[in-house]
Amino acid sequence: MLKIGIEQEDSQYSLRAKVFQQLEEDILDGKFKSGDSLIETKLSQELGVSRTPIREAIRQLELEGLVKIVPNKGAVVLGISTQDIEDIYTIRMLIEGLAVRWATEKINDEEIEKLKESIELSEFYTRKNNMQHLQRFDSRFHELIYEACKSKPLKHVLTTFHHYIQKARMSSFAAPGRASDALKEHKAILEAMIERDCDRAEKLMYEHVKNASANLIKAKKQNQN
Amino acid sequence: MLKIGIEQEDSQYSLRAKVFQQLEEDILDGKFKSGDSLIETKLSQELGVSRTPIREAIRQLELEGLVKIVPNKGAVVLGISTQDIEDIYTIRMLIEGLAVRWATEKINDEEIEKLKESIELSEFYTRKNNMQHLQRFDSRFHELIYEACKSKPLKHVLTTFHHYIQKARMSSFAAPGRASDALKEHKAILEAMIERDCDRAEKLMYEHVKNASANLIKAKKQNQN
DNA sequence: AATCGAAAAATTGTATGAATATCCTATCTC
DNA sequence: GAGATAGGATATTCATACAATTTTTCGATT
Repeated sequence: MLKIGIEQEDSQYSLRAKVFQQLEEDILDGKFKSGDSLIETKLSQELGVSRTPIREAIRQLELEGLVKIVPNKGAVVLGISTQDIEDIYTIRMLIEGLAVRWATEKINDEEIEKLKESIELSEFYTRKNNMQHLQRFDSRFHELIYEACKSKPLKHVLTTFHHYIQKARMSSFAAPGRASDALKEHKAILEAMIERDCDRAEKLMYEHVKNASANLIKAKKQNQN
Repeated sequence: MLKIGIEQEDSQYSLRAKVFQQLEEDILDGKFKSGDSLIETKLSQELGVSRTPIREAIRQLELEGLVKIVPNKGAVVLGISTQDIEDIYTIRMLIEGLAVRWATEKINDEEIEKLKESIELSEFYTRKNNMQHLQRFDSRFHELIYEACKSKPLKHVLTTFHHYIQKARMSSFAAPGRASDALKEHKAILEAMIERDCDRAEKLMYEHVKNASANLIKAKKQNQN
């Protein structure tokens, strides 16, 4: 098994983190719909833990904007609408280019190696047509750049957004040819980064997000028909 | 007393919210420095509440990126550096224009009235030279626009950032002439919005944030000398 | 004197109990 | 019959108790 430096999920350490992940996934996947209310006792029975970790996880979801807490009444799911996802792509078009620009200015050899590795693995799984793993390393490419840009606020916002749109990305990859196009775009971006060409890297990333967004909207229209 | 529609702080309702606000403020104000560890029992004694609300607040701070939680070990303060604040201004230059563009497209009469009101109050306190209240309504102008852009993700990120840089803004206003310049810029932005001139509003907001950023950096340099 | 290790202290993680607020419903009044 | 109201049920909030883990202390051994 290839050893890669994907950051460990802290879910193995605390119930709270597990519950948080579970609830977040359930909301993003639509198992909890907007307007559903999260009852502590019910959840604690379903998940087999006490109310304490449940409460802490719900409080975190509130700060993520995924639920709304009304004092003394409880938490209702807000979820993410397709409009939210479109907005996120629009925002990413504006700032993900900045991230790759800063990353290009500040990246070190080790980080470049990791980027290369993520692209190699993406190629591997593209050929294998394994969408699950493909998305994983496609995601990793972006998150490595967020890390490499060395800006806490920029990394924070992009990571959060990236997390939100995971589900949308999945269906986006299903479009024929999109996966290999995205891979080509990633390669071009990395090439520009290695040549320390900030302008080109920024422009390429802008185009990449724009293409992904266009692809997503196209896929959405097709689903409606 | 003039009745204005500032959203209520929910701190009056729950201990957790109070603790969260307190800790957040202490971190942003620098009372807790980066690297400090937050001990639950110590905080619970100092604030006179049990550990439960403390824990919940700390978990929220983690999601805001203000503290880092190491499982079974505790929470350490991360805080906000001056570099973080500069980065936030750079990001805002890119996306706050988008917010005002969307707001211009979607704003209704009631929201325009609120913007007018916030500007009138800013004028009042500018003449009075009351910086505390001035900042309050300057902030309100921006937050009304975040609300009016009707995009949950955009509002979320800008509100968070705005919150982070409160302290920096305060010192920025102290620069002679900056407060009245900012007010003029706000007026121009609102005018463009009322005329439904998206392009102009967007450009003016970009310039506004750019000016604020430049002013901040200038003030920072002066403080160093 | 330095190091290792075990016991003790400190701290976090989880569960549960007590108090309070809200909601629902049945009953009463007009 | 419609609306108000009281009371029980339900859920949240906060506190506390207990468990698990980490850190510190301190003494024994090399």
